Amino acid sequence: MSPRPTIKTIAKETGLSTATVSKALNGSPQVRPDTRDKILDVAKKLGYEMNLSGVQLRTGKTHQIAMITVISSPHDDEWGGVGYAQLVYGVSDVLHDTPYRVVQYQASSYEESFDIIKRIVANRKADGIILPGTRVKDKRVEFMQAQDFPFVTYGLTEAEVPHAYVDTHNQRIVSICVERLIAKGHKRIAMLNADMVLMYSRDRENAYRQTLQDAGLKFDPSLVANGELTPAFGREQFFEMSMFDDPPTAYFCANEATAMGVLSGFHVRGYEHGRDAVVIATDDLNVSQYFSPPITTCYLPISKPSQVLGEFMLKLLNGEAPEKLQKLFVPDLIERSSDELRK
Amino acid sequence: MSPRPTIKTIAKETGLSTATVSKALNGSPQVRPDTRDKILDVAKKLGYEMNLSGVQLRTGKTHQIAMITVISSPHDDEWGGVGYAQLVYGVSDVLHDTPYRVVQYQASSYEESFDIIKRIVANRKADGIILPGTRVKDKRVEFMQAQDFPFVTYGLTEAEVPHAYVDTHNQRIVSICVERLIAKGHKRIAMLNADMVLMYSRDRENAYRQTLQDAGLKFDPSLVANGELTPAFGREQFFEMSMFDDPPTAYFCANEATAMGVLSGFHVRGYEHGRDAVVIATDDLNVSQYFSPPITTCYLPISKPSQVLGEFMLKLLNGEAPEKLQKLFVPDLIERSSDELRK
DNA sequence: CAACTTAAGTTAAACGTTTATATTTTTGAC
DNA sequence: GTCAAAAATATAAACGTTTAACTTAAGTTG
Repeated sequence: MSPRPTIKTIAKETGLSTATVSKALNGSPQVRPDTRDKILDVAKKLGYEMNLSGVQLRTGKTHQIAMITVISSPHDDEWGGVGYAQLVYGVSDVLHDTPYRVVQYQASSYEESFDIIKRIVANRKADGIILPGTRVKDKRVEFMQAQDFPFVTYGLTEAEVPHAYVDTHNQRIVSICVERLIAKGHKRIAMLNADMVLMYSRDRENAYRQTLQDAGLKFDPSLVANGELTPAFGREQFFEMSMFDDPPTAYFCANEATAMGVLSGFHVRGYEHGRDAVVIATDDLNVSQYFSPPITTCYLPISKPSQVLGEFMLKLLNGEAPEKLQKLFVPDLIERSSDELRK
Repeated sequence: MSPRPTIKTIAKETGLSTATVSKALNGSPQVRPDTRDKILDVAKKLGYEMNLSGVQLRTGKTHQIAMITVISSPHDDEWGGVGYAQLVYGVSDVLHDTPYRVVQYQASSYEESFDIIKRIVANRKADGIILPGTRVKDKRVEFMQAQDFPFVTYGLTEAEVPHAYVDTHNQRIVSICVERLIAKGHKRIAMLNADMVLMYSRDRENAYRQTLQDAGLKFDPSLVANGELTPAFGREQFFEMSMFDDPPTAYFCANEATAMGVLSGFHVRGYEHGRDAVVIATDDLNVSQYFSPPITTCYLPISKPSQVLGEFMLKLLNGEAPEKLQKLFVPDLIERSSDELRK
């Protein structure tokens, strides 16, 4: 087994210097076309593949994209990471034919994720960072901006300076879903939402209030719950709210896991969907079509934003301006239930 | 902003040579304890963190663990990667306080995954490989063994030479579940299983046949289905099998996604769980407790095997023998339904 | 106390790249 | 043909680390 070829091998083989080889491989215009071809031929013949640590040492380029995920407790809640996971796949997919790889950095809290980011930036452990789970005021975003470090968020923030982001159009989602419920005659609409430190939770709550107000309905804070979007959360909240004197007739869930929890609560308490109450949700895994019963959702396959996340990252690394790299996706309403309460 | 400290900085600061600094940082015995302490102090004071590409260039150590995942089409089936995803989390978690990182390599077919592995090995792009989804005869495993490249599989193989692996005890799972169903009076038990090229599918089918035979029941090939373990697969198979003249009264599903699909089929066709048929499943996300109705499962939280996967990898890199690094987990039966058909 | 061993450090080279600078070759004008 | 300018290629240093080989100082032994 011969040792793996380096530019030195190619240089020896072609009788040229390593400098010329390097330039040829990087497509520099200062090497004659015919010599470039010769070099590329030999490189291919030898099965040459560049040594990333050599490049990295010299240029600082790591060819790594750090993906930060915050999971409070990976052991307790097995469903937890599912959403993030799909993100990783989409991004990996886009980077497939580039020299970039996705590297996973896992934090158990916001603070820890900030520390991790500081270390990545300080030690140039990656060329760029992908950050899901943005907060309204996000110190991490401010930090990366201050350090001029390339990053794309999945989610908006209230940053002074524009940054690259991808997100779903949360306001639209909420208005689509809540307006539908109102049109179907619902007056008591519960919203099971994520933690309010997250930007998208705040956006959704605002849109929820606005939509109610536009329809002349009163906002009732007891119908809004915030927490980790798990099935457990959905079920607990259903148990609580269904005991109210004037319980909700519709549950609007921020994801499928939560919706599944509410449906589970229905089953436990003998509720029937469409008779006692209905569930509607935001959906990115399209698994709600297999619920019993299938529920109406606002669906955006998570592969879409995650692909764009990867594309934006590549463009960012190519020097494109962050303010040009912003995209909001509008999900489709998928009607699977009438969502009208039968008398 | 001062440039990040290197061993040179530490050397200058302490008045020692870079060689001594390097040795001290690596805990070499040929440096006096007090000088070592001094060096470590200065290193901490400066916030020194080793430059991995420097190390890699010199030693060949990449500090990367490659995680190979095969997903036929990341776009179509959104549920697909969920299982793998949890694996990544568990492994990342174990490696958290080590210099190792998990790097995702995604393939769309067995062949492509083999190519990827060849490239990783040939170009030493990682220090070790974690390979889920093993086949009965797995060329990739043979290749890595021939190349003496460290790897741990999630799943068994029929390899000549022993290798490091983690897996669930598939035979036990099947006998636990199928014996239970038989004890509850079921005679027609369907098995919804993964593709037969996968080792665990074969093991499960063998155990299934054996358990039936031990109970004096006849094996009926039309009650066994193989395919991608998605909700869609579960539902389709239910639709087909429920039309048989002598349809199954129990569906044993190889994972939760498939079980969800069967339950969805129940709902569509007006089947009632416990009256018309029952569903039982292998479970690693513990989400089946939120199904409507919750079903009985053989549960092993995926965080467990994935943790051990990471631990085994670290031990392997520490020079431990692969044949010492083998573990089978036996799941717990979680009874959530009587699984007896009422008359 | 000479002769040797051991301990603790140092020096310098090497890993695979890129790139500023230097050198050689080619080109074009006269 | 000569000469300068332009184009193509070569030389060598640098990135941060480890490590074989070497040096020096300090013990140990008979």
